[in-house]
Amino acid sequence: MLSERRLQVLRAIVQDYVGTEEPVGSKALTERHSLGVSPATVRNDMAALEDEGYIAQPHTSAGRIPTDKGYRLFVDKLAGVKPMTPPERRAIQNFLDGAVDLDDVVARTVRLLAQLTRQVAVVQYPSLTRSTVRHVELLSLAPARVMLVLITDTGRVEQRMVDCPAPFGEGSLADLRARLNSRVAGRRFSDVPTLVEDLPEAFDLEDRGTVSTVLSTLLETLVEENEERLMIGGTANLTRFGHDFPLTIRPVLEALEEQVVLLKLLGEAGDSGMTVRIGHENAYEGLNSTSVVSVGYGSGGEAVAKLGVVGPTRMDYPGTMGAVRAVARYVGQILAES
Amino acid sequence: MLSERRLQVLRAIVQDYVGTEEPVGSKALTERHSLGVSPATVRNDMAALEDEGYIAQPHTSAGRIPTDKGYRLFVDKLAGVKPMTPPERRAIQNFLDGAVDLDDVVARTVRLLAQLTRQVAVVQYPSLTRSTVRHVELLSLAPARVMLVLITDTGRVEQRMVDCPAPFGEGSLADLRARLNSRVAGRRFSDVPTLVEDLPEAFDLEDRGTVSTVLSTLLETLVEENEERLMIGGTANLTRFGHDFPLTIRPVLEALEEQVVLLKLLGEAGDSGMTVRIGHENAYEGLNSTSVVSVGYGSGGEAVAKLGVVGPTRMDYPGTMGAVRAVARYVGQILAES
DNA sequence: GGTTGGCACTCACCAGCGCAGAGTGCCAGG
DNA sequence: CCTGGCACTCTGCGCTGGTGAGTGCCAACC
Repeated sequence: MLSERRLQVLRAIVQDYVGTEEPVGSKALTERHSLGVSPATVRNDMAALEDEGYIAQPHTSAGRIPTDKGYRLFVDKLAGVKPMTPPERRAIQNFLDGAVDLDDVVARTVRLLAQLTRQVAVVQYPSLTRSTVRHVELLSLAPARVMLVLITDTGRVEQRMVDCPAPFGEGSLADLRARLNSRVAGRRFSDVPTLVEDLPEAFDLEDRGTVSTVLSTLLETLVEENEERLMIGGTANLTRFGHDFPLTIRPVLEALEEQVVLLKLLGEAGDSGMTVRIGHENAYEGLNSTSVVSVGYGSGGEAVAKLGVVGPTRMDYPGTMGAVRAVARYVGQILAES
Repeated sequence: MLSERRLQVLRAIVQDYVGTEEPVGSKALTERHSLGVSPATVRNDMAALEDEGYIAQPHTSAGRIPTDKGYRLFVDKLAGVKPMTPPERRAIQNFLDGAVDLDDVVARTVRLLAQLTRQVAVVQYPSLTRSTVRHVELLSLAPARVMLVLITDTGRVEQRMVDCPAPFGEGSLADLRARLNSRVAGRRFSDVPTLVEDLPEAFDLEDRGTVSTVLSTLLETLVEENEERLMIGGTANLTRFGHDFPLTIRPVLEALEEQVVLLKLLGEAGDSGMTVRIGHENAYEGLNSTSVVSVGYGSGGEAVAKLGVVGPTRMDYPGTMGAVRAVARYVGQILAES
């Protein structure tokens, strides 16, 4: 078990390193923080911290930098979440309030997060399966061609073309629309499959195949893999990564292009509360030198999706966590209002 | 006027520099291209080309590199568009054919372009105003709340919430929907404003305000600024920019984040045919060290939007232009089919 | 006049050197 | 257990000289 002072030393190292981006030595530490002990003592503490794997030195006779394990301890025990200041809160709210539709909400959120944290922001669209149905619309665009439109209570709209095996009989489409909505409106999307299971039976034999086609398209759009969407922004902040960034930035950009990777990343994070993945804790190799701070957001008590930021392991954790949490809270509010 | 051989020398310089990324000297030139003259002669030609501003040397006693003006001449006079090979064409078509909706088409196009050109790809969604109306749908989500859904012949779907001043009267919504569609279906979006101008007059006084509200929201979504969307991809290719890229990459990433800038960029390009903007020809400062190759695409003869790539001025112009043109052609086909 | 080989010149690049400075580990004394 | 002192280890930096690619110019040649 580490003594109180050693923890303080670790905290000081993390703070200084995050600020200066340079390995921090014992002398500089005592000068910038009033630890009440001499550099020599700090050196001993540092040696102990290094033995335990919390810090490391890039080369002999250089200062120390925190390891992933060191950041982990810092985040878990040594630092809290820095709350946003009232002006910041107001700014967030004002900025998000101007959105006209869900795309706009998500786009603004990404921008905001990127700006506040000065890092790369990732925002997932509200998951279909975890939302409730507001309305299902069927539009006949051509005799045997129907457009299916799903509208969630979070304002998300998803549409899909359906090529029917045969034209709909007179009035059947309206009939289907009415029956469908009376069954699923207000229910959760995840319950839709069971709710519509026996729907074709209510129709004449001639329409039954067509109805099934429409329903199976509906179910397809609800499959986890297809329905997830996300938006990223603030990639320009990657240039602040560090001196050696040409090497680091490449895999990160690649990871950001792979929506699958990002979705997995956010998905892995715990469902409630904020999750911080530091360096090698990230399963995806390309993100081994980054940390991911993510949190769920939702209109009610339950999370409908996640958002977060990706930045260098050397990041201001308390500030980033504060920003992420605050933004998630306000986005949730906005969604509840719409 | 430059002699034929000098043009050949310029072409050789561009080709070599694009390949090697290093300033090319007179000796290397004669070795790699059979110009039939000695290095000394080439040196004289180079001096002439430099006087004219087509090439420059980074420092005395280094080889020459093309200037923006040099690339311009190369693109205009010295190189054609390299057509895609049949296998490449098939691959493009196969890849695009799998798309399920417009979002998917655009996403796949971006991926494809980025991969083919190994550069950053930008694809604009089909412009609303330049498409024709397939259908306008009005959904009553709450007594005084209507969702407006616009569907274009290119498959684009845009939705907007409308908060009405008063609830719609019984049947009025259906009435409005019918009247609206009979007027605008099959017409161009740009004509919609005049087509619906006198529509409120057809309604009872009590509904007239509500109808106007809906219509004005409809018109708002058609305002140029709001209706443009685009998708980018292949940003990881920015890392291939060159040795000095930390400096160059930053402003480029920033530009890519600013949709307004990108839209302007694509907008400036000529409406028909391919446009190549080289280095300083780009109005936006951050893109001064990049070239933009863009072209319109559309389902019929007319372009409904543009797509293109952003890369270093030192790029393989013939190949890039070939890929951009081919992709645009196939996207147009896909859109026409849907 | 255009082309060519020769030649002197200019730099960027690289390796080697030495020096200063920051930081460490260790030890003896408080 | 803390502290000051001390020897040691590296990195980073500036300087130096050598090498080589590439140039510009010139006189000769076709």
